[in-house]
Formats: sequence, structure tokens, C-alpha cells
Amino acid sequence: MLEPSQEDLPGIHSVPVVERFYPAGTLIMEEGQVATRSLVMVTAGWAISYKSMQNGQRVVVDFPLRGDLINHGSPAGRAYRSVLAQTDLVTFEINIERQGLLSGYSPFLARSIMSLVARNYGIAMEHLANVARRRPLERAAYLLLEIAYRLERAETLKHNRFQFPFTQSDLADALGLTAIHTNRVLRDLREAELIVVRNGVVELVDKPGLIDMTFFDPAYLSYGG
Amino acid sequence: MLEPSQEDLPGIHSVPVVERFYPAGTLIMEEGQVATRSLVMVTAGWAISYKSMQNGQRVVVDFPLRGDLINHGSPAGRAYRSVLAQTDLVTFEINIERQGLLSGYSPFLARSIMSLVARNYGIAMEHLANVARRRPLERAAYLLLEIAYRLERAETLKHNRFQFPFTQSDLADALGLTAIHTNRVLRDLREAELIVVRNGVVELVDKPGLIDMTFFDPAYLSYGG
DNA sequence: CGGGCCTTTGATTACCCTCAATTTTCGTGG
DNA sequence: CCACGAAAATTGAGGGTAATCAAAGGCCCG
Repeated sequence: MLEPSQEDLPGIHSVPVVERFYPAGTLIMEEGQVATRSLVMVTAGWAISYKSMQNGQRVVVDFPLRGDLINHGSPAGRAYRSVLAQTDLVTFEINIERQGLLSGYSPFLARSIMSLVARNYGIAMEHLANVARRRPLERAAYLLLEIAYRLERAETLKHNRFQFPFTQSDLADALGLTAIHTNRVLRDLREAELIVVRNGVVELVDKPGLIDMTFFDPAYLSYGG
Repeated sequence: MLEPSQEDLPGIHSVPVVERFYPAGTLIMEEGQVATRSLVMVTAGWAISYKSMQNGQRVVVDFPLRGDLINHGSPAGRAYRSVLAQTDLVTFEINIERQGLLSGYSPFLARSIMSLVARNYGIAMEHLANVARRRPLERAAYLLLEIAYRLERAETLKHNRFQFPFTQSDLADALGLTAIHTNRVLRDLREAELIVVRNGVVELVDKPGLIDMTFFDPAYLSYGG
């Protein structure tokens, strides 16, 4: 990501950053609520970001990882989705007034935030494309492959295997499928020797094959600078 | 939207705003290209914003309307989608360096932009939910109802009827359906006396019925302030 | 007046959802 | 450590729905 220049330093150091811990199960943010915190960045643990619909359905918008902001997109108004701590979660939070952040307080922070927001937007659009225009097998493969790449960036991926403490029902709500069909899709991926998902662990068995199948291009996961 | 305060005025007046015209068919922005303009806001005409996928599919991300920014989400990096002028299009563009805009140049503009970006994020997330978790009939109804509400805000909706200069194929790519099935869905909506789409004109025949059917709540279309 | 794109309809297929039941896993308390 | 119950994962059967394949009609533009 960006490095602060010499002139940025005073602004940065005067920003009140606090570390916070949320136990597993905490609803960190709720859809429709006015945003009270300025900025929240995940540093450790797993979260799930979702929308609840009036028709009883749920849509998982994202699984925010280490380094991701979880309150972008609602800087001035109401949260457009809920965020739940799936495991114990650690965050850094900046609690000064947000518009100050973006206008004069610290140009470095303003730039960084805009980069993070832009990247999240790109990720969200790929997610939309994934749900709208890929078949379930490729769709599931794409989602897990993207998470693996993001974990790689966050330096928490080893041997193409990672913890993934979510249920198949959570995955289904991220894929726009039923839980039952998601189960069958995961079986197909396992039998095709592409991905094994078992007991909360995801293993990318054939990463090149997955990339071929999904035309995965990680360019959108980089930070704009 | 927001009103500038007295202290905002000098900053605003020093920002170089230009009006631009794009003839129908102009590709205003292309996916993957580095953003060269700072900010582009639609003031008249129709555009379509889409992603092209490697599997040959296309996903329509949004139909940007009067008052919408069409380069949010890529302020520092590369555009995550293409934008095509569907009709002749008029924009206002701000061509100063973007990070200047957001850090000290004009606090009023910074706030306004953040509000617009936040709103667009909310719209995008509703779109995701729509594609992921609504059935085609409700999905099509929701999309057209949303556009009607947004046009209402832009003060270009009359008698629940509006021009919509796109093909059923465009609509299909926004709904995640085939063009053929989209045609059947539109027939169903017509026969249910809910919406009539014909010759590039959309008429909401039974707006209350549509709102009931889709649980439509326009809260996410407001500006955060 | 063509020609091409768009719209519309029909027939068939493939896929995903629904309903139902069993097995496995996991957390909790005995 | 084991027993129990609840939640999650898994499998089967069947039906509904959207995709696919095919073709005809309408509309606009040159």
C-alpha cells in the first residue's frame, strides 16, 4: 500500500487510533443504523457482512479480511449492511469525525481510505458479476479463489489452505444458491479435485485448474495507490 | 442534497468545472483503464455501466442517471467497469487532481462526493441482493421501480412513465437472465398489469402493487448528508 | 425496399429448488 | 470421557423454472 511522506506524519500521529476486540458473535454494525464510528479496519479474525431482505432471504455481501475496512460506503449516512464477528475479532478504529479525515486532517489517510474504498468497490462488482453471470460451480470456485488471493496479500495463506469458519449456509447466501445445492457444488468441486472444503478448512487442490476454469485475474485486488 | 456553507464558497468557486457533451455511442470510460478525469456527473441523457467477462458474458452494473457520478470507486486506480453513452449525454466534469479534491481543496465538495459515493454503494448492494435473492419477476419489477424512484428524485419522472432507451438484452444483463427469459418476464409483468415496457417506454401501471410485491423501500436512495 | 437488430413465441432440455430423511459434527453437561 | 442434543452436512427423489434451440414477425435505418 501507500507509504506516508514526511509531511504526512504530523497529521497521522495526531489521529486517535484505538484497537478494539470483539468476541465471536458480536454484531459490529447493523443495517440501517447511523454510522457512529469513523473507520474500522479488521486486523485479525473473521467477519461476515450481509443484508437481510424483507422476503426472508439473506445476501452475504463480503467476508471482510485482515486489512479491509468494514464501514466504507456509509461514511456519512446509514450502514447498508450488517457486519457480524464470526470469530473473535480485532480491529483498529479511528474515531475522529470522518469528514475531517477526508478534508485536510491527513492527506495521507484520505488517500489511503479512498484506495481502500475503491478496492472494495471493485471486489463488490466482481461479486455481482460472479453471482449474476457464472454457473454455480465456477461461482463457488471463484469466491474461494478470491478469498485465497486476498489472504495471500494479507500474508495469512499457507500451502493453499486456509481456515474458513463459516457454514455452507453462509456460503450459499454469498453465492445466491440454496444451502443444499451449495453442498452438491462443493462435492462436485471435491470430486473434480479442484477444492476441498471440510470442517471449516478450505484447500485449493488445483489452483491452476481453478484459475483456468474461472478466468481469474487478481488485478482488481491491488490497491490503486 | 447538501448546501454549501459560507466558508465553503471560495473553495468551490476555484474548482474548474466544465460541461461536456458525448454523442450517443461514446465509450466514456473503459474497464481497466487508468482514470484520467477526476469526477464526472451526469446531467442529461442515458448511460449504461457494465463489465465484460472473460466467459463472454456481460453484467450491467447500473444505469447512471442525472445527478449520478460515473467514476466513483476508481478514484485512484483503474476503472472497474465501462460506461457507454446510450443517448447523447451531458456531463459536468471536475478536472483537478482528485486527491486535492478530497483533502483540503473544498470540504464541501469532499463531503458531497463522499455522500454520492456512499449512495452509489448502497444502490450497488441492493442490485446485488436483487440478482442474488429475488425471483426474476420481482427482480425485474424491483429494478424498474428503483429507476423510477431515482428519476423522481432527479425530477424527470411524470405520470409513472419514463423513457428507457435500452434493449431487452441490456435489461437481461442487468438482471442476470437471458434476453429470451427477460422477454417472458416482461410479458408476465404486463399481463399482471404491473408494468408495461414497450418501444423504449416504461410505464408503472400499478405502483402500489409493485411496492408490495418487491417490499420496495426507497430509503437507500437518499443522500447521507 | 432490403437488411439487420430486436422482439416474440414454441418446444425441449438441463439445472436448481423443494421436500424429506439420514449421517456427521460439535458444543454442552453429566 | 462419554452422553446427549442441536446444528450442520449429506444424499435421494421429484417438480418447477430458466436456459437452450429454433423460427417467425416487427421495427428502424440506410
